[in-house]
Amino acid sequence: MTSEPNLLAVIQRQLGELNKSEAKVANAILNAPEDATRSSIAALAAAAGVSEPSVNRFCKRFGATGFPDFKLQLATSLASGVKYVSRSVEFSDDINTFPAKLFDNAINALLTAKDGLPLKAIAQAVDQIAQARRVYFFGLGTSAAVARDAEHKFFRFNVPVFTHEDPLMQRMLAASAGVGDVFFFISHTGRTKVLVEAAEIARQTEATIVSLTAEGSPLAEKSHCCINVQVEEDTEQYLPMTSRLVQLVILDVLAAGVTLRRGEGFTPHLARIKDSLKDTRFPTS
Amino acid sequence: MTSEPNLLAVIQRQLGELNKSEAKVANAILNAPEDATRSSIAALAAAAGVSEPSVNRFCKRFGATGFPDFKLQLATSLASGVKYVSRSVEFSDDINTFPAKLFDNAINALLTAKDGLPLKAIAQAVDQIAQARRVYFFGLGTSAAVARDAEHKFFRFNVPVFTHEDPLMQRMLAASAGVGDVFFFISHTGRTKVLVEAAEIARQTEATIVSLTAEGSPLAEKSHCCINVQVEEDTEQYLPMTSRLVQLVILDVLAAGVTLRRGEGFTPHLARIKDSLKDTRFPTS
DNA sequence: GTGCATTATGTAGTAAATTTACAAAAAAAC
DNA sequence: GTTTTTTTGTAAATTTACTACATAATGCAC
Repeated sequence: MTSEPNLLAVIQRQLGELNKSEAKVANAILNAPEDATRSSIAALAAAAGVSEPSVNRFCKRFGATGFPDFKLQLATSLASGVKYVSRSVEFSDDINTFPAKLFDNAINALLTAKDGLPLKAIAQAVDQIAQARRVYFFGLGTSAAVARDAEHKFFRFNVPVFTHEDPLMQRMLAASAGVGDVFFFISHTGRTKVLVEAAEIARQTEATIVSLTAEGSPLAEKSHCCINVQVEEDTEQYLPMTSRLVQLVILDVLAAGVTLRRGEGFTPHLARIKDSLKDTRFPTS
Repeated sequence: MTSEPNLLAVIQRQLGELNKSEAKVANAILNAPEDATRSSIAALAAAAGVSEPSVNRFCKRFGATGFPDFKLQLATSLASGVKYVSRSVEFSDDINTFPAKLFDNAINALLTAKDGLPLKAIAQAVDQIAQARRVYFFGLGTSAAVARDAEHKFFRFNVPVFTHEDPLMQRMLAASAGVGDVFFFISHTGRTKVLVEAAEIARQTEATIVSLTAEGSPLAEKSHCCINVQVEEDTEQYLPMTSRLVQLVILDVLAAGVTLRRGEGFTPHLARIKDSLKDTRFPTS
């Protein structure tokens, strides 16, 4: 019983794969979702211009047991307050609107990414990292911060992790790579020249190239394993926001994957790392 | 259409003023509110040990037009309140389950945070940053990566931004602060000694202390303006994940706030920064 | 306490809504 | 152009919710 947090987004996304009358129902619901939660099946069927059983079939297609159950899920989804279209911030926005918009966008990006997770690539990447002799996380700009975050996460697994923001260091380290080394490149566009060049250099060694980037990009093509993320970044926004969040969560996923790989016996090790911080904090009152 | 934010609380409150069978219905609903939203009127009547019209009268008493409408309101109320339970990763999880769990947790954290956004503090922080002569972002551990990310965001506003991960640098910079300097401290716990000490030092100057941390923590107490985030981090997880995401989105919110402050005339400046990266990328095919 | 009035609750019937089974129509494949 | 498959609608069956009314319970006066 996975109650979808954003049913409208799911409907929107599947719109293309629906047949004619189901699409009519979908549009009727997307146009007036609030109304749909209060309508009877007859009313909705009339609004969509289809028969009642068509509406019923539509509901079942989206995982509901029937029309009432669907209405319930829809109402729940609407109540959670996430709007399904990404909402750009306008200059007319004030403190009451724009923070919520940004949160909605972030939530939406995660929802979308969750639906299209490249599980195979993720499993591969976990394998590579778990066995690696050394792992280098390379990114530039915003992705450098993501790489830094990855370092903070992965050192916990006794894997020697390295991060460098300097492209020259990245090149040199790539050139000196060998078997067992994993180069993990992070880039939203996958087109940053110096990063792609570093990947190219690393590729000529025995090292493994893993990348977290856009599908079909130059960087993806240089990689043995590419975790491609689908996020349509609002390019008008000037600040990349959502892609970075998705990248971070995917790195969390990879870290969790490695933990699971290490097995239950590994938890004391993680606990010891955590405990090491105890004396750096003021005790909780 | 006053959709009560917390219908269950209203029912609870009026429990004393209800007559016998209505009270039975109330208890049945309070005991299993989720079930109630999925039950038919007959099922709920049976569960409460009363007749169907009693349930119907109960619904009308609480402002609904009938049973279906009541169920809708209840579902809405439940959805906006408790949200979803966070799901911890187990060692028995495989690639098909744990990535989705982590995404769900992340989404949840953002949903929860969105509901409890401290808008006043955010507005204050935007004011401070927008007018600042210099802004220092200080964090340690995972929060250092967040601070680094903040630097990448805020330099775009012509505000001199600085980040330092070295606690000694943080202390010294704090000591040398003056009017117009903003110290922005990032810490999930708000109890990291060296960071709190740096805040204390900065507090003795004319600088403004802003913090993104837990309410009531030692760090929060040293701050002129504290943006407190409510995230219950799964402490068994050993890796802090969700709090960091929320911090990042809040920094996005602050950045957006500063952009809005700068006004429409500022967009060319942002566009110029973006364009400066054009030649570093391979063109889109 | 008894009878009357008022309120509370349940019964039964009715209307409405939803679902199922099946048939007609449309689309796709051969 | 026919057959097969898929899609859609019709009509009947079933479930669900509501209304009107009857009965039971409660409160109050005497």
